[in-house]
Amino acid sequence: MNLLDNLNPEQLAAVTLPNQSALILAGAGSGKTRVLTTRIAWLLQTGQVSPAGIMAVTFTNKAAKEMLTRLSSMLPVNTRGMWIGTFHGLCNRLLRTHHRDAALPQTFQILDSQDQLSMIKRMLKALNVDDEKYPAKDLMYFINNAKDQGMRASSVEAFDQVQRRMVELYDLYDQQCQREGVVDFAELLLRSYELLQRNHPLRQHYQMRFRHILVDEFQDTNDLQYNLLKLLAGHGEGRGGAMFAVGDDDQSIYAFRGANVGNMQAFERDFEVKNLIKLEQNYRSHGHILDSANFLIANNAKRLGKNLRTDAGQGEPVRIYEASSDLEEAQWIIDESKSLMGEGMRRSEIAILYRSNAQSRVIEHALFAAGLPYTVYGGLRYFQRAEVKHAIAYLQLMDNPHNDSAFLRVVNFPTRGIGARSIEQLQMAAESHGVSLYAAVPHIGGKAGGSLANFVKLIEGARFETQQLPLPEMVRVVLERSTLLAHYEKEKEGQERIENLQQMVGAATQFVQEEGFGAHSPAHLGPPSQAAAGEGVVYVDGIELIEADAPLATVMSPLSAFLAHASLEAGDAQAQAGQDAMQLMTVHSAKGLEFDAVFITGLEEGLFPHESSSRELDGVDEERRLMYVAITRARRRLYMSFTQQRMLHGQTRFNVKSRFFEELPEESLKWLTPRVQTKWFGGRKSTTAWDDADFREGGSDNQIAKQITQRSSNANGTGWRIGESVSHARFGEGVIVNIEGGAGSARAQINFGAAGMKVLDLSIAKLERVGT
DNA sequence: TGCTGAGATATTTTT
DNA sequence: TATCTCAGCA
Repeated sequence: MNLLDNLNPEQLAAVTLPNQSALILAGAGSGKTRVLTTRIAWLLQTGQVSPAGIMAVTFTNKAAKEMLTRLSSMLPVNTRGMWIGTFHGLCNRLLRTHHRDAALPQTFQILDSQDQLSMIKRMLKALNVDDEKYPAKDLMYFINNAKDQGMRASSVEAFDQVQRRMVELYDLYDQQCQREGVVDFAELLLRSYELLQRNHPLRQHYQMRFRHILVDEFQDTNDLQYNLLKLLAGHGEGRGGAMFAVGDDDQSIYAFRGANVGNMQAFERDFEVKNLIKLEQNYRSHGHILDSANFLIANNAKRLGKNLRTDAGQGEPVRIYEASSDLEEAQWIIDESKSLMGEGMRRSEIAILYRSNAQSRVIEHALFAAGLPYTVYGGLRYFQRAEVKHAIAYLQLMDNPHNDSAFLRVVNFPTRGIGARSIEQLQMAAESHGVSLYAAVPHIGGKAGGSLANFVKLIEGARFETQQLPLPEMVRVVLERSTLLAHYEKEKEGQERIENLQQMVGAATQFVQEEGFGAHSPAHLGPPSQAAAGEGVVYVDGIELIEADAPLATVMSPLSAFLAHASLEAGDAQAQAGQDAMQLMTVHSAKGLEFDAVFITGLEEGLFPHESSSRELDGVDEERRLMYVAITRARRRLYMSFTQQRMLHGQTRFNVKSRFFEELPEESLKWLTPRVQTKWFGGRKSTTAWDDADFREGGSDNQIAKQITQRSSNANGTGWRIGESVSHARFGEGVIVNIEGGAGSARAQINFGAAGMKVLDLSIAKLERVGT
């Protein structure tokens, strides 16, 4: 079958573009990944480029893997020669290859965010920095932010005393990392950028090599990433390959971590992009769902402009439900889901989305009580589990003993009588000799020195013993010799931890196979000396280069590679053993996924859009894009819900419904609860769906009803009720949050959403009940 | 050395 | 409300 079969005209145009830079605006569900991979396959198949001339960058390992899988199903091609991976993965590879030029040890290790934070804490403590004034988290944010913008401490401008100090600390942090031979995530990119910028022949080499650079999710790139791409694409130097950027400005939801949508426009401008192709044909959702998405996102001002269309027909309308409380919202979700399942929908095809993780609890409780299996996305990943990190730390020390973070993590774990005082002594010795903790051990005498020396012996011994062993065997030995296994066997809750530790042997086996290391090659063995390797080595202007289609084994030992893998790919969160379960997740983590039915919950002012978004410039626009992402996850059924009251952080909050409802096309919506409703007040009357349920005696809803009653009935003789929707001539629609004072002189606190929170005198203010 | 209780603190997240 | 972190204690 031909590669180009079944592509629509726009997709076809994108796939077969000439060798020039191009921007592909790919809407949700428009076949973005397909275009990207088919483009690569087409370039290869038509002989326009060899595998080594391809570089494809993604943000997540999952996306990279997906690309590789699809590609190898299209073409019988050796994917090893291509550079396909995440920004961080590819930079790791670059830095290993050129570690000398990058001034790094070949066995440099990668700090994940946890490691980075603890390293900063340690440094602040050692320097006696006031942690009230300079919280470790703030400093970490400051450092990462600077790095993401390509700035070293020396080029950061400081405008006050605090910032000046932060800059100093940034510099000290970098020095410490250098001493230990570790790099953080942002450093991987910054180092690579600086290396290429500084080293002309090297840069030229890669510019000539990568004829085609393809970038996925371009709207999520930060400034440093964009500059790195510019460098590789030879922008402004008259050479280099073509950049093929795929992105969707409407799905830019990561500004908070430095992503800059502006890079899309910048790319158009900088590269004088003549090929802008919009993929607007959606293959995922029914019409009413797409109409809702299009209507909503049209409220954003700064857009490149795009409108999704579908051939699938209008389908079902979007169903909207107003619940009386978060508890009742959860109950409604369960009822609806059950009826969907009754129609034959699989549980795993139903997703429940929320803006923030805190919202999942109530839903989980209800699902659990109803006996419905569910999976919550985003928990602790495999390589982030404490016991696994401990084992990794032992391996790290064997590969690079100067990694102080690893040293401190396990020097006394499992306990071996090395207390805080010994560590303090050691830290002082290390400081005064300007060496790592490991190297400072011989300077410590006495009993403390003895235990420390024993620890060093343990590491050295393990290294010696495993010298000739392949990686999985080495892991096995380390688990034993570190006494980690023995330690957890003694613990009562240790069984799961032991299983996780033992899984590491399997993880190592799999890794060695997948990365093409010889199954029996010793884990410690560094890359063959480059001259001896012969094959794969090229010289450019007298500089020795390893051709990057040489296997990974040429640039790092199995052990170093495995450790990098553990930091760069945290591993999946524990998967629910293949069970067909409903999917719970934040809207952010739903990006890139799709489901037959989607519930978007908690659509209330303050929650979604989130209250903190109004403080940021264009914050609400980003929330709207988030909503856009949420809507476009649904194939056939879309539900939205909001509640009158919700328990959050131990407090009951009364919220107005989200402004986003006003931005949806009325004809695509179906209000399950009356749009304009008469509400219960004063003790009796009720016409809405929920209060019938609330005050029903007995029945399965009784417990919930009771709680609702406790929370919402607030007889106070004013004729008004907390939680009631009202309307005011000037402030618009609002919800009563609180009522103070008696019948004659009562004042009500009312949340008018966008118009803010007001306190109004009930005898003066002209309030109208929303509805009749 | 590990436990306990006070206190803070609570968008979103991948690498 | 629930979870995490840190200081102080047996």
